[in-house]
Amino acid sequence: MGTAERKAKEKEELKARILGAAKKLFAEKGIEQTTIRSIAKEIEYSVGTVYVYYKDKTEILHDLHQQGFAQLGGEFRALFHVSDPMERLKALGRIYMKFALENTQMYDLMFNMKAPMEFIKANEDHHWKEGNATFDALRKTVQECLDHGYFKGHQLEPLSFAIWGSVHGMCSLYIRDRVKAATGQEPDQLMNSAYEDLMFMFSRK
Amino acid sequence: MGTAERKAKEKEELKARILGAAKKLFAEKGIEQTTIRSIAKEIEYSVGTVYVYYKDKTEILHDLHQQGFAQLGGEFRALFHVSDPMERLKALGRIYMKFALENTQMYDLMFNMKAPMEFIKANEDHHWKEGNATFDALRKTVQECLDHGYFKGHQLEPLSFAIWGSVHGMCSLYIRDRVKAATGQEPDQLMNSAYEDLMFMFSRK
DNA sequence: TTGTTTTATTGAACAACGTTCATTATGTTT
DNA sequence: AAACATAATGAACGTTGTTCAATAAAACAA
Repeated sequence: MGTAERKAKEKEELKARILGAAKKLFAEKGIEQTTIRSIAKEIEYSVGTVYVYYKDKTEILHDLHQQGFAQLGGEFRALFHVSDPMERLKALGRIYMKFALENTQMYDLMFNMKAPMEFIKANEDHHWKEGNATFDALRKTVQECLDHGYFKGHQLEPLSFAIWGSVHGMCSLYIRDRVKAATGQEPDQLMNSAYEDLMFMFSRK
Repeated sequence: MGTAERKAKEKEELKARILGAAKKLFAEKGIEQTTIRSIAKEIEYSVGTVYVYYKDKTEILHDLHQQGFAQLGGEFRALFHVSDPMERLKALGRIYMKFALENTQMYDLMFNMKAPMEFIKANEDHHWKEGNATFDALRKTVQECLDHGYFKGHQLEPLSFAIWGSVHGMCSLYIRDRVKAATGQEPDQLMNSAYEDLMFMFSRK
């Protein structure tokens, strides 16, 4: 029957509106200021309604973190037309860093905050498919680099993780306000120079 | 007069007890469970008393983060008897990582959480002396490495930051539960292998 | 010792948070 | 039109960090 379908669609729509409001507030004010009440106010519904569509806040944050991975994943996929693996690796890192610096709150949610992982632990089968897919893109590229004679003597898995960790670390220190505070340098400039330094070392045959 | 001195000492003592209780709860239960009320309960004082000695929670967390840096700084200083700079660099990284994995909550506070930096911004002159001192130990060692012909063509400042970021990134991903979730590997083992991989690349002349 | 003043401690009360759930409103079906 | 099902509500609960008038304790002065 048609009513059931329409209702299902309406429910989907409202859920999407909730998520949209959360995303907006999240990007604008950060997670601290993104309360359930503020989300409800944004879409002009009551607090209770939010809880009809989302069982708790971690589920909202998990959905949000998925959107972030959808975006980053898309940008990653677009880079697979770069055939030279080392060039692609550098490009992947650049895009990753750009994403982090331009979407600090979202990056923080994806790679630093505990909420999404807690949701996965509690509701899904401990399997972080978004993280896996993204890491796969890196791993695949690193494997091709190995095949082309780069990273001689290194093993795929730890090497890939080390590369991920390296870029993530700089982004993380940036987002969590440690860069300027510790180095005294202009952060954005330092980030770029440091990234070049890293990639230079990585790309030595 | 003697009473004033004694009183000052007693105040110091109680403040230290508050911090000690905070440290204990913090290490045991994590920051989420370390509430002002739980600290007050631990030392058998009322909530109000805590606020006589600490103006707010960020100040407690800042003092705690200082203790962490005192410990890490001490371990760093002990490594300066290693004369070979590259050996020392490797040792510094190892100790840093060991500290992170063995004191996850404290490391998180020192390098990830916002509270200590917010306190510094609001109360001190924007100068993160703990971070500066620690970064200096790294920078000094990196400079000696440069003097010994390592890292040819790199600049001290961005290079040092890149190295810090690399190790921090792996620790951070570990602490924030992304390692196993994304790689599917046994985390501790992966951390060690990845660290070796990094240091191998760093130490190439 | 007694009265006065200063200092230390208290815990009820506040605002804001995530969350719940009986109640109300709306829409659908018979 | 009545009966039923679904959706939306917002007051209320338990916790959080934080404040502050009231109380207790200690120090000082006579």
